[in-house]
Order: sequence, then C-alpha cells, then structure tokens
Amino acid sequence: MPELPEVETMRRGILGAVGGMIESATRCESPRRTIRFEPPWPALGQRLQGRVIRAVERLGKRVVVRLDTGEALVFEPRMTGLVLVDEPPSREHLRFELRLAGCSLACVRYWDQRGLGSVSLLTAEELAARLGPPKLGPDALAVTADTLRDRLHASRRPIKVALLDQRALAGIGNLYASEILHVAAIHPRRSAARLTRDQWRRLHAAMHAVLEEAIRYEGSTLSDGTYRNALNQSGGYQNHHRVYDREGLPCPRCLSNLIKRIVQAQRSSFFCGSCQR
DNA sequence: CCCCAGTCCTGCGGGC
DNA sequence: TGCCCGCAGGACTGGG
Repeated sequence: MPELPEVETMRRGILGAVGGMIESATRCESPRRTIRFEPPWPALGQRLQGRVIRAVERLGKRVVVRLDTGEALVFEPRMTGLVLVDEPPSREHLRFELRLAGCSLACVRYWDQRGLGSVSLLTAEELAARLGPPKLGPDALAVTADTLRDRLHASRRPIKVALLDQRALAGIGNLYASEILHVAAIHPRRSAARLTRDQWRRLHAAMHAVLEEAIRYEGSTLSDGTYRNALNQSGGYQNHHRVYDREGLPCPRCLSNLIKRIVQAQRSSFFCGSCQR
C-alpha cells in the first residue's frame, strides 16, 4: 500500500520524464472493469497529447506530473497502484500508458492490481481545490516539530488515528504510523491532545527518521509482493520493520515483550505495550 | 467534532 | 483437495 516513501520512490523513478513530450496516451484495458479516469476516456487521452512534462512532484500519497499548460496529471495509487517505467509486474492489470519523446524515458505506465486508484488531469484551479489546503495537510516530511503539534494537538482522537488524517498531515498511512509511534515510544491509543512537549519532539524526530530511512530503502514490499519501484524491483524496508505485521514477535527495542495487534478505526495497529506509553 | 459502516477491488490464506 | 469467507486498507460518503 503505497504511502509517502513508496510514492516518493515512484516520483524519483520517473524524473527522467521531465522535458518529454507526450506523443500518445493509451488506456490499456477493456472498457469494462476500468479505473477512474478524469476526465473520462477518451477526453483524458486527447487532452494529454502534445503536452510537455515540466516537473514530477509528490503531494502526500499522489504523484503529480506538471505540464506546460499549467495542468497536472495526478496518479493516485491507493492500495495497489504503481507508476512504472517500461515493464509492469503483469500485462493483466496494466491500466494506462504515456509514450514520450525528447527525454530519457520512452514510456510511463500505470499498473493497478485492484483498480482502486485513479489517473486525473486537473487544471491548476482543480488541483488547488482538490489537493490544496484544507483538503490536504502539509507534507509529513516538510513540517517542523511545532507545525506537527499545531496540526494534531487539538484532536482528542488516538494519536495513531490522528496521524492517518490526510487533512491534518499528508503522506502517512497505516504501516508507517505504527512504525513511527514505536520509534517515538508513544502508545497508539494515547489521545493526541494529551501528548507532552517531549512526546511531540520525539514524534517529529521519529517521523523524519522512519520516512527518510524507508525512502533510502525504496519503500516496503509486503508479503503480497504488490509494491515495486518504477523499475519493477522490490523495496527493502520491509526487512527493517520494527512492529508492523509482527504480532507475537519480540519487540526489537526491549527484546522481551511481544508485539501486540489492536484495531483502531477499523485498521490494525502494532505496538509494544512495554516500550510505548 | 467524531465515529462507524459501506463502497470500490483482487488475491490470499484460514477453516472446514 | 476444494470451496467459501473474511481480511488487507486509502479515500470517500452518508447517517448517527
């Protein structure tokens, strides 16, 4: 499930598309069982033709391709979407393809096994309305410790649930929320409103450390093997997970307590009941 | 404000 | 061995 580190890896993987001109945009599937295209096909493909890619950016968990027209092509991978160069994991779930000229990449593809993701072409106004404040909070890697506290401390929700709210802070999903709270030694059920100054400081440091480390390893490829980088290679951070999907294994910090799993907001949280308070 | 259930969707693994 | 069911959860919606 692509979160900030995985989406950042996708973004870096297609930086070679900058300067390229879109020769053609293709929908690679039968009209039945389609992902969401906006505007609906064939308008999306027609509007992309001839556009030049000016930049490849990231907004939270979305890849944003800036075009010469001021428009943005937004890839939203949700659970199983991948932005790729060349070969996808399978032909079966390939959804969309850009043919490029004048840059180092011949092709950018979107593949999505479950098809919950989307590809959207938005005007600058649409992008601001849909993915600007207050719809999307500041990027998790861009906030200071003070901003992090400002964004979250008014909420009485459990800190684990608050961290998943993209309107408060963009980029953190279920996996990294558990990992970050373990490094920060904060219990996932603790109310955000009740964190101490020292805990906010630790949370901020842990958030940066975990996300940057995960980016260095090019993200987490879980046992289902779905996530791949732009070259269809596995990430490496799954081998460094401290708690996520490790219920019943010893805590890597105290080496004695076993990692617990609880459900919060209908999602699994993993933590050490001894180290995290 | 906050919570919950339902929606989209596929593949996998537990249970019988 | 096979089949069904539930689970995984990101973003969103509607109801309480």
